[in-house]
Amino acid sequence: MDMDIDETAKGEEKHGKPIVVILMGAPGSGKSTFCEHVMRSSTRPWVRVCQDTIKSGKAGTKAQCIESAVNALKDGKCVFIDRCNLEKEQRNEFVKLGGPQVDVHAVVLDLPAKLCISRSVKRTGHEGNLQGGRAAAVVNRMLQKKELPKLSEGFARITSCQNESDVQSAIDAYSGLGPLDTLPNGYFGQKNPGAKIQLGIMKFLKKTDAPASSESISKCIPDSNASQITEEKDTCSKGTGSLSENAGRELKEGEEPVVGSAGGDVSLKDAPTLAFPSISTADFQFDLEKASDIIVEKVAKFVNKLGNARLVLVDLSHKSKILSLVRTKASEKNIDSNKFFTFVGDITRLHSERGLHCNVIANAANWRLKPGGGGVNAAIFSAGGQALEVATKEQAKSLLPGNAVVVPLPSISPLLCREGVTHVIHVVGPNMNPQRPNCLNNDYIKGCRVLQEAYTSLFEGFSSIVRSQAKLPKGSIENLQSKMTESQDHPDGVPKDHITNSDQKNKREGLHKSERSKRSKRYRDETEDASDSNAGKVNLSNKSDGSRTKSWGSWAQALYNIAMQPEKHRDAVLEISDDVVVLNDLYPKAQRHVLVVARYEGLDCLADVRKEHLQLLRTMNAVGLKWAEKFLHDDSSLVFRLGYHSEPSMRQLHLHVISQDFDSTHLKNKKHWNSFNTAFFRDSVDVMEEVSSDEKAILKDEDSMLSMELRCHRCRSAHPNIPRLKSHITNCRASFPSTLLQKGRLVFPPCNVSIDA
DNA sequence: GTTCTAGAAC
DNA sequence: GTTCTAGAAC
Repeated sequence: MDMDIDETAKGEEKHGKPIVVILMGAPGSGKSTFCEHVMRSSTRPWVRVCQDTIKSGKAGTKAQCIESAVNALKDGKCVFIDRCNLEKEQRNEFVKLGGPQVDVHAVVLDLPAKLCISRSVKRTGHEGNLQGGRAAAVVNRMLQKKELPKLSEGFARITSCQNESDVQSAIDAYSGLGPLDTLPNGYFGQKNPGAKIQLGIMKFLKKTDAPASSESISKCIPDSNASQITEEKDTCSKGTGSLSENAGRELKEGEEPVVGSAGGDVSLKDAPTLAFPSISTADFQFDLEKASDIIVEKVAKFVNKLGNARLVLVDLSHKSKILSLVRTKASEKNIDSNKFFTFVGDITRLHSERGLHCNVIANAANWRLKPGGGGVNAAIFSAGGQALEVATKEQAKSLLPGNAVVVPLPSISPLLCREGVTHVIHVVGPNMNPQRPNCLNNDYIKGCRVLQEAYTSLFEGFSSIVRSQAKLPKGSIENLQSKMTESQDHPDGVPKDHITNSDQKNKREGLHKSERSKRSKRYRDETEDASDSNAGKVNLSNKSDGSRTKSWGSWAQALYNIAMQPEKHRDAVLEISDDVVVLNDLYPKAQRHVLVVARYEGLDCLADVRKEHLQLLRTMNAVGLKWAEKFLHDDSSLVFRLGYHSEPSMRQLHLHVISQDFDSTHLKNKKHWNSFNTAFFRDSVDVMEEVSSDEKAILKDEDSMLSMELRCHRCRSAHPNIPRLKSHITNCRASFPSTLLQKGRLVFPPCNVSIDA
């Protein structure tokens, strides 16, 4: 929405249906901040009714709040009810404000208790005068009584927020509400956060999706019993400073500390998150319009390649021009606000002060990679301590504009122990400030190119961290695993976003330095560049064999998405278990063609498979066989083969179970045929044997496969083109080659085995 | 992975 | 003129 319509909207008498938004949340959950954010950018007139200040700045009564709300509604204004409202009884009179002309919404700020307490404890000059240590006990007591709202109480819409990203989405939703717009009714967000969700599945789900956000509009969760509402959850990471300890001490004896139960559930831990400042727009005086275009363009390009990871543009001030420009452009481009959002705060204290956990932060560095200059660079070097300077020097001594370098933080760095930041990525952007080195003298053609390169380098660096960390828990690096078991934070080996760095890992992981500026005239496609520049560098940190890390286009994510959230794709899925999902191939290349997809995060393809996946391979094979047998039972003329593509086009390890008739209109070209009928197709039985004895599977590359002639899979006769081949195979009844008849590579119907073989 | 299409092959 | 492939775009 343009800001320009602000005045007209306010001046107009005609409005859509007014709404009353009842905020719910403990002190420190951010209710007032929520209102401020919305009221600042909304094109609707809002009134905030706050019981703490309603009596000319002092606390008033509930009746005064009601009266004030009624008056505002009469004026056609929308109303925020800004009080805790945690119990049903406390809010029911406000719900009654609703009617045919007025909708009542609930926004639940159900943030970690620990976070609310730490904010309340620190707060000075809070309107309700709830500050200092007393806050901890109050918050705890309140949270124990909380009753999450239900639609049946009379709410037209409920938005439940479990983390900062949910909150930001809700702010965006209400801010973007034009005078005549309405938000869809229903329950949005997670109903029973932290409740007993099947952990076996949850730990492999995309973590950002665990607490459903306002984006999942179709998901209207019905009311459920209230017995679970006192179950506490905490998405905060453990051991993050002394505030929670202080809070704990405030509790009276015998009082159950709510926060005490927290921390066990790592499945809801924050997704990998990169916080980055706007590059070059501060001291380097780069044009804000152009910079915001580039940020949004690059974010759009990368955000979907990063799995569940998030990108967050951070600035110190609410008034930041660059944040509002980027916000507007990002929403125009429909960028998923769960994966990318803007955030106001000190980038060096996002976790401790704002409750946003970012495992990676970017620094708008200078070419010397040294502290100084003021701004973000000075702040980050100062917060990172001597350790950051030393670690930086180890990775690079200087950096040209357009480049980035990943620096793993030693565990002694305050940024790691206090904020949970595992890596700093230094980025050098183009400079338009004549007072600084390498000034481009307003050459924005070059400037824009360099800034694009800078963001590409930054996001590639982050992406490499995400990839290497995603693979760690299931990964094969024994010395890392032993390091990890020392870390009491992570007893179960579930994917985490901050892992205690071992020095060894630091060295392997640290090098991500895009050298694009040396060779680029016009920058090439980032995906290619990513794999090129990473080969032999970061991505190999987990791969002893030096294999390249593949990058996946957006169209290649479908299987991954289904594997991670099969319940969202019910119609596509034939079977779901903790380990695999079975589905029909969308474009079957034979009469029967199903895929058995692994549900392990970070297991993209056969190249990622190691010995520790052997059990999974066996499970996949067994499930595949089961389906083949089922199909054979229905049609005994079929023969099946089970195997993997050496270099699949679709991300997420999947086993093809395919009947050998290849009778399908979807089989159209050489690649289709050869991918199932050359050594490129790796039989499941062989893969299991290779992984068991040689640690990994043998792979054949795609290029050599494509150039191969077209041969019948039965009689091995060659054919000039696909149509001719297809007409041949419909009639060929020759016996299969002997290699395929061995070791159970082909699966025949039980009674026919002796005849065909 | 598919779709689209220019132009090569027939 | 039609069939088919292969590369680009998605």
